[in-house]
Amino acid sequence: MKPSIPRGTRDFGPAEMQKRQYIFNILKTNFQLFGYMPIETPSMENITTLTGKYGEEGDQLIFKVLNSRIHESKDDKKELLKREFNLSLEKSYNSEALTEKALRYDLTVPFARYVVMNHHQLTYPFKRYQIQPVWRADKPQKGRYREFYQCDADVIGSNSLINELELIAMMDKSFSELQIPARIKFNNRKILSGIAEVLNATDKIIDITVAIDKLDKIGKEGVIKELSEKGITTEAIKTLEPLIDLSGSNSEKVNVLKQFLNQSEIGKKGIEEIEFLLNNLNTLTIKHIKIELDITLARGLNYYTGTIFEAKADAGTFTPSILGGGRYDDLTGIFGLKGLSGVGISFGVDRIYDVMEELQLFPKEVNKSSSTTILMAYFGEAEQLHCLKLVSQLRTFGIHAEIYPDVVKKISKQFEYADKKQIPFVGVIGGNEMAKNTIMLKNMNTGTQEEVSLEQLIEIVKQ
RNA sequence: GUAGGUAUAGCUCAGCUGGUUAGAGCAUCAGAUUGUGGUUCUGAGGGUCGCCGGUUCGAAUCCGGUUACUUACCCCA
Repeated sequence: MKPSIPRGTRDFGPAEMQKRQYIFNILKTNFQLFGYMPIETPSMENITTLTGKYGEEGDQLIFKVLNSRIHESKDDKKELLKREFNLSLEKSYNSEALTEKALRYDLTVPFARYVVMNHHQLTYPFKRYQIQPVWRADKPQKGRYREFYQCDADVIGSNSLINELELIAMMDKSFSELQIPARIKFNNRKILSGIAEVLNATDKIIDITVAIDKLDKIGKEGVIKELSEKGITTEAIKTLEPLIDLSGSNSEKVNVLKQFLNQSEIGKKGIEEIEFLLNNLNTLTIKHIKIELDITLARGLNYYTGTIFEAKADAGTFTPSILGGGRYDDLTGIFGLKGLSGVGISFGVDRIYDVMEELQLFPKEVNKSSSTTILMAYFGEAEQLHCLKLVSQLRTFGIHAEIYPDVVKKISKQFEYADKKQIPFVGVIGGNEMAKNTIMLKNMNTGTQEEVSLEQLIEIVKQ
């Protein structure tokens, strides 16, 4: 049988893992620096926890888990299962008889579920970070995986926009340390609601933002064409025109929006929030990222109600979205706990990895093929046990030491191993060394070697 | 869902308008070198040319189908 893994999933070898852990470590360190504490949730959630939170398209992408042991069901239940199965063949249909569990689609919804279940023992505002894989039944493409890691930081139980500012500061610090030139786009769902209100097209808000978002791809005429195809009236399109043309600095955009939304209460609230963020950005000493108001940013997830974020790399040819996030005023409400507003961001590690690979941003230190400093090599069985003793002594000094486990005919095999793993020192033990209680220490980079005592070896190797 | 592309050795790929026994580089193993790796040299092993069918005296090559992978659209991290 030819081995394979499901499409959209990947193995990570030691080379990839070092780079991945480099990213994880930076993010984790910053999360903790900003006061977030870790949690983990199960890979599987009850499917009812997940459905209805991600929009129509998102729900289709949830990985469902078939109920186990359905073949052991009683006969009358089997009849039900057959009916349910037939229904699910005809249309998108969710049957709890067939599948009551699903792999998590993101980390935010499980987090909200966790908060509700642990409400009584949490201290609010509750700040948590979470680094775990999520699954999406998407068609894999470049930068799109079916299993990928998200690194989320959320704070729940606070309405304050200070949280948004702190998140921006954390993005700046994180992307700065990863050396990724990043452009953060932000918007506010209240603005979008306001626009829909002004246009009298509350149900078309997604279509409108999707169309405007394509401006740089299909041009103004294309946008207008798409809008009318989606059933937006000519009059509404005309009203919308200043927004299609919207450009300039963040404050110029705000001025246009103010005019546009002056009849919409929710729109005005959105502007107020955006202005607060823009006016206070300077207190954050943002030094790395670019921040840009983008009213076409919509984001598919249903639960966002306020600020929304998205980040892309601002260099190279491969620039997928590498971070997303926003404020959700009532995600916990669905689970029965009202009045808890939350806001958070999610770093997409796998795409960050791809971007960093393209821009060659990984430092040399994370490209080592081994962390071992010295390999103890030997000629025969007697020397082997002596080496075993030596490596354990070396390790008490914190020296990363390995012993080649198999007695081989030629010692060159052991040198080859050290060479391939880029181990800088090899200590050779033969009859002579055993008798004199010394070690022949070879420096693999220079090719030179000298006979030394254990103490001398430790001195040399520790440098 | 829609539209392209690819499939040949463990890996990356050649293989011309169909013509004997399908090649290269890397990797692997052995030797040159019985106390020494990275360089060099010599040799060896390794393939149902994704699968099924068709055309033909003859198919890795042409045609049809199928599967897998991949890219773009949509949407997303």
